[in-house]
Amino acid sequence: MKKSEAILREKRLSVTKSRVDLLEFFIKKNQPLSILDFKKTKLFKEMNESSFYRNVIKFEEAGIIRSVPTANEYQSYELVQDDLHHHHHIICSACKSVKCLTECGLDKSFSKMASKVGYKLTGHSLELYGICPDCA
Amino acid sequence: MKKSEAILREKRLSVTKSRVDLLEFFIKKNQPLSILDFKKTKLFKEMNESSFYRNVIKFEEAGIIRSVPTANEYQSYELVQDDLHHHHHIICSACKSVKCLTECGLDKSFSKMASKVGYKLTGHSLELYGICPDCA
DNA sequence: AATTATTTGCAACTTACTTGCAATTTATGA
DNA sequence: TCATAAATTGCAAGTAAGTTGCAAATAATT
Repeated sequence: MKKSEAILREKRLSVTKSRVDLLEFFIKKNQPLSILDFKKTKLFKEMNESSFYRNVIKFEEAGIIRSVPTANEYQSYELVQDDLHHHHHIICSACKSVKCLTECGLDKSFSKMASKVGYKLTGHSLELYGICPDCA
Repeated sequence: MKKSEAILREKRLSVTKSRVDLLEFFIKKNQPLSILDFKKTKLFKEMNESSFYRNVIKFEEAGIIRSVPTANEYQSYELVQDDLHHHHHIICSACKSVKCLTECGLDKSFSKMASKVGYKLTGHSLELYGICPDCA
């Protein structure tokens, strides 16, 4: 059984070709992806655009993927991996490619920053921007 | 002379009612704002929506405002204040209101994180999420 | 295998934002 | 200060990412 199929079953989602293809794509790439990235694949030829969007919503609701901020107008998503800690991304200022950074240990200091203005911290989002090796 | 008018002249932008109204609104509020916020004001009644968008672009190009990430589908902008250092925002998870946090001293550790994956840091974006005093 | 529940493809729709153009307003400079 | 040039505005129509209704197809359940 494919890994994607196991995940779908575990999350009680019907196993369809569209979903398997889409989820395998996320698993294979293992980085934030938007519909733009998926449109480039041959898999997309066999899948309706609305199915893509509907399945992305289902995956997000099921906690399989999460949305991440982007440098363009297309929403990006990445796999939620339980064995991976909360982490951040670095986006190339030149080519806009996105890479995952290793674990983040910043919540403690952020809690302090939040409480200074009377907020109770529930989470944070951090994106670094830089020039990637290929563009340097 | 209004403060907004002085800014517009300094940036060599024509001084029009729309621009003065819009910029005064940013100055008065002094927090990230989207077209949603502006639509709530009576000023908006006298101003075309396309003027709002066009002037926001002009202001951004002139470095008067900058765009900030949002929790909804409307783009938000905030005043660029030279006397204010690079800083971040905290967004209420309940009411989605946005507040500015004080100065950020994180670039040094971020540079290290970036160089670990071979990137040269050019900037970063950080949003905290929490529950604001009003919603608590 | 038959029934029920879910998903898919398609086309039409929604909506934040953009754009072309003619009319109006603002800046320029004699 | 007034005529001219340049920029901005209002309006209506257009874009494009994402959504939705519905009937047909596929998957889950018994």
